[in-house]
Amino acid sequence: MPELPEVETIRRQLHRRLAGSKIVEVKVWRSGRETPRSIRLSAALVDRTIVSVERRAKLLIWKLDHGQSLVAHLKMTGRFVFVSSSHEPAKHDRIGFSLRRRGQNIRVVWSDVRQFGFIRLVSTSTLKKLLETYGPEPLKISPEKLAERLKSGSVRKLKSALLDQTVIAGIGNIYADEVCHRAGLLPTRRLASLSSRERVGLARVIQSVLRAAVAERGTSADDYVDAQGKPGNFLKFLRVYGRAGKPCRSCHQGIIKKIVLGQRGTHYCTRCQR
DNA sequence: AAGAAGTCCTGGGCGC
DNA sequence: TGCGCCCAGGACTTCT
Repeated sequence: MPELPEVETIRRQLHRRLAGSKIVEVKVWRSGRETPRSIRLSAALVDRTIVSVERRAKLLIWKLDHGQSLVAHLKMTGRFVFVSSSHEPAKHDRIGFSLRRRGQNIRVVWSDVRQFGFIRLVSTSTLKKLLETYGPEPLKISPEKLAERLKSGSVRKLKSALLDQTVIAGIGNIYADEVCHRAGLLPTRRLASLSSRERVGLARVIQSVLRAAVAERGTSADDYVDAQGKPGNFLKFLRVYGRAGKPCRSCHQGIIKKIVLGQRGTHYCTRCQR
């Protein structure tokens, strides 16, 4: 499932090829509950130039030259993939973008199997409001500031706080489990029970895990692929997620346990997480 | 007011 | 081979 590292990977690939390109044609093959209709989208996008492709939290933002932006959330199965000019829409392909830059034709397809994702056109002010609802970018603040975000006198569970996008933006189910494991903390720990030392350690782990995952172009645990259609390499570095019943990769003695926490599959080592 | 549970959706894996 | 069932989950909404 695309989280910060996966979305950042796609952002880089999209930005590299799309910045400065002009939208030539937009075809909506399949509209849906979260996919805009053809007419409105074409009218707003054709002949516009993409200034940049940015990321905030798990959102991808195509900044356009007239001030509007195309904002997409991949949720579970959303994808932006580069395709050849002869590409025929597959079953779950929803929108095809044809662009042109320096005499070259570029085609990008938006597809989404489970239709949880969304893609919408927003004004500058709407975008600003939307982005204000998110907590800070974990890789853009100091570990100390990050640790402060996890300071709370509440009985809230650690994993629930990590998944809360208003606390910290960009962490999803996989990295929440991986972070807890590397920090040696049980996902069920109450925030109030964390010492300041544990919080700073946790903040450093959040940053190192996310940085390492970005460097490996994300994790393909389910069906994530980047904009080149390639899986991410971080799967082989996972220590707990999807490893229920297997031995812990850190202590080699504990067995990874899976529980449900906040309706999410949650994995941890009973031996090295406390 | 926090936290639990329901909601959207489809493909894949399972048992029979 | 195929049917029915259950599971995966981001984030919003609704209930307790």
